Amino acid sequence: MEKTLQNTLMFKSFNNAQINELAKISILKTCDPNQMIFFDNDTANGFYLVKKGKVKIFKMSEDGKEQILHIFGKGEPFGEAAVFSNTSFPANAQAVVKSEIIYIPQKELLEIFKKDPSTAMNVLAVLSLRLKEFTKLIENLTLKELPERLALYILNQEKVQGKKNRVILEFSKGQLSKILGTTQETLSRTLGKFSKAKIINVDKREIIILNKELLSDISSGVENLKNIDIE
Amino acid sequence: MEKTLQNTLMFKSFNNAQINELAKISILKTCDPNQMIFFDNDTANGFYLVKKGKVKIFKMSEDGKEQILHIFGKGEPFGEAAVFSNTSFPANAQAVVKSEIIYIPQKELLEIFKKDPSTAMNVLAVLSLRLKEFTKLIENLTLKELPERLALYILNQEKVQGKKNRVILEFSKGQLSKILGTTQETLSRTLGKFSKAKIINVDKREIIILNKELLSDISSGVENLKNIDIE
DNA sequence: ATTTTTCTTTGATCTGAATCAATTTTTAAA
DNA sequence: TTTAAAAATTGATTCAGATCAAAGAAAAAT
Repeated sequence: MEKTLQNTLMFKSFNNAQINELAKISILKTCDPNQMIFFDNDTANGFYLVKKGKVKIFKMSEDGKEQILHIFGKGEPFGEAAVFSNTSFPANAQAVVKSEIIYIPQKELLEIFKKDPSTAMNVLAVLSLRLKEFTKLIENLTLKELPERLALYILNQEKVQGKKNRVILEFSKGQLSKILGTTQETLSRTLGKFSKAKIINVDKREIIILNKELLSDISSGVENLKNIDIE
Repeated sequence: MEKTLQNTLMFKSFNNAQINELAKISILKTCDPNQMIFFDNDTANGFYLVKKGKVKIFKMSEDGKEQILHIFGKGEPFGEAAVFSNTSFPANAQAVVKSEIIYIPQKELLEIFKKDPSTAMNVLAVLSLRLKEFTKLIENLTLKELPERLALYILNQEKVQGKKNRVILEFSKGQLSKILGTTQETLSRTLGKFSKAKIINVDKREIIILNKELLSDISSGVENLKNIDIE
């Protein structure tokens, strides 16, 4: 657990003594796939860190439609904003796969901050980055069409995964559709169009980029799927 | 200026000496209506506080479509996230009306925080709340339809403005449409439908709520505009 | 292996909202 | 005032993407 704590952006500046103290108040939890961690509007008495696995943060509408805000992996904190504004969780959290998470109770955490307030600056950085990501998400969802968002996603994943022209989808297409703010069917069709236009090749969860030029143009809105010959 | 600084959520815990010190490094700027304050992606060397007037934060697409993320008024800080994550501004900022803003340079601010790190906690609260608002915005834009969003907006404004069943729109309908994530035309039509259904009465910028029950049901998705007799 | 369950694709249709275009109304300026 | 400019409305049409429905493919369980 100490190692996980040390490797977070939030606590990276902690020395061994601090990490140990933090570890003492932290609680390790194991989550089955699809297990809910907290619900939208739950009172927040602490926050979490992903030690292993994947946790999705999402909003849900009355009629069951779901928008994923973020999927967090190893080392990433979630639910932290609620702790510092002393409010309830602003969304749902659910384990995507079997996961281990570290729970850090609010009360003890605030005492640590009181003792060593400079660490609050680390958290500021985390929250700022999160805010920036949300800004991007809003931009994507409201100002870009699906082919653009999908192209962006694929190109970004290629960069993150580091294999040239090759992306392995980290989630099911159903999950991905909810990240991209669309439905399974529409995502399937759009992937189909990309394939027909020989921009990518999709085989199960593997995507091979065949025409990065064009994919890139679509991602920036320069090129439009409907201008491209598909037959 | 000292008074404005003192009345912010960010610096409310500062004592007189601290406020004076802050005031010394702050720079007052006057903005004409529509004057740009910063652009998306500009390097951030400081952040701002609204002393007077209104400032909108927005994203813009290639083809000129605009999504407003927030409109800030008196006492509210903006552009602060970029300072703490040491990145560029994540969106554009523009004065809506003639405004006065206070600019606080990053370097000096960070020194203040170094001297008195507990004040960083205030900023944490501000960022957390902002994050929560964005979560709400994403939810509204992706999981709710326009009539729902509009009803929510009207009811929320009624609460904020404190006049029973009466709302004065604080922005032009063009601006409002961009807050609600739609177009002028569609907003006009939806307001028209609300009026025809005798839910509200619109006269220029004044809205009178005639049927709060129904407006409330629409805002929660319980009731749907198309189920309502309009003739 | 074979069954069951879950995920994905494909087709047909529908719909909320955007776009294009033209007025009309309101506000500001001369 | 009258005129000019900006904001808002209204109509006609288009369109991206959702929904409904069914079949097909993978993955998991027995």
